[in-house]
Amino acid sequence: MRTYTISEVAKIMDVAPSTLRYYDNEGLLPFVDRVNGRRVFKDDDFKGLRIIHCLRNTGMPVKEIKKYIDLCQDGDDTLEERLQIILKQKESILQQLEELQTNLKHIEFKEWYYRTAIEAGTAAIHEGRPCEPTLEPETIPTPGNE
Amino acid sequence: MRTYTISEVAKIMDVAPSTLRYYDNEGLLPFVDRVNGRRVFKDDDFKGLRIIHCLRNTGMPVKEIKKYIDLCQDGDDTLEERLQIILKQKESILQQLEELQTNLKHIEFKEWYYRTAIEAGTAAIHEGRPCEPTLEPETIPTPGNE
DNA sequence: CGTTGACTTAAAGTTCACTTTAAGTTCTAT
DNA sequence: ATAGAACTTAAAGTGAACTTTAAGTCAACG
Repeated sequence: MRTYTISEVAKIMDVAPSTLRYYDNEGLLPFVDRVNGRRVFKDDDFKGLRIIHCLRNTGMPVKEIKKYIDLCQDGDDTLEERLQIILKQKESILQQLEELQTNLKHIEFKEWYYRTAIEAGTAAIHEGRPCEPTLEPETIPTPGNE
Repeated sequence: MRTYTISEVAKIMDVAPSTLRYYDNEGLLPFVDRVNGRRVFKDDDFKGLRIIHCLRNTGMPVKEIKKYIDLCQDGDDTLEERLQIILKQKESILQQLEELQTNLKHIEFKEWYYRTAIEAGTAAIHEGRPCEPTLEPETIPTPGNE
């Protein structure tokens, strides 16, 4: 079974080697072997690296990822607890998706706003609203009707 | 036309008053009036506040938002440039959505992984892959076939 | 066998986006 | 008129996630 140096792993995962060392310092990589002090990564380690990458990408703080990794090291007794963490993160991702969609709508409104303004030669055509095709999205409550 | 104090605006926008002062310091709120040194927000200002909120939520750094706001202050000559910024941000959001979907897939795989492991009483049933229902997602290139 | 490049650590430095503090001013209510 | 709440600024502080630095160790090549 082949092995990988830290810089090979860094290239494959598209992160800096210093990031991997930082993660290791923070206890995220307890599964990585050492030979003469050097980190030696094996194929199987990429499973851990990929879930770490996924959790970070979706906003989980390094310290919470550490808790999850610690549980992974503790064997079958922690399966339920690990599932709960995964389910919580899934909910977080679903909410992030919803918020992103809302913000996308707002940006698409702005796209329409500028396209029509450019066509008209002035943004003044948008004075005295409401106007087409959708009203300015309310990402956040509009004032005036508390 | 009614007006709002900084803390009223903060409550409506669900941010800290200090955040609004910080944004103002960074030049994001040139449209906000002052009376005796106090910031006085008007209904119209919420348009700006909402787009700032939207751009921040979707990852645009404060300094880039400032550039956009500056352009907004410069009138119709900058409509095209503002459209380009909006289009770039739209692309960024679409990419974020794609990445989130990929990560959601990975998390859902883990959910399945833990549910089946819990049912079996051990994660050992997942040794010697590949296995159902989907393989471990490749958020990032898998090693071994460079 | 020595030089070169890649690795190691611990500690300090950086960046970003706020938040807090301290000292002072103004508005609101009694 | 005065107390207290809410505002003001400039500057310092915070926390997260890295990144850089400095000093040193190890391994592969000619």
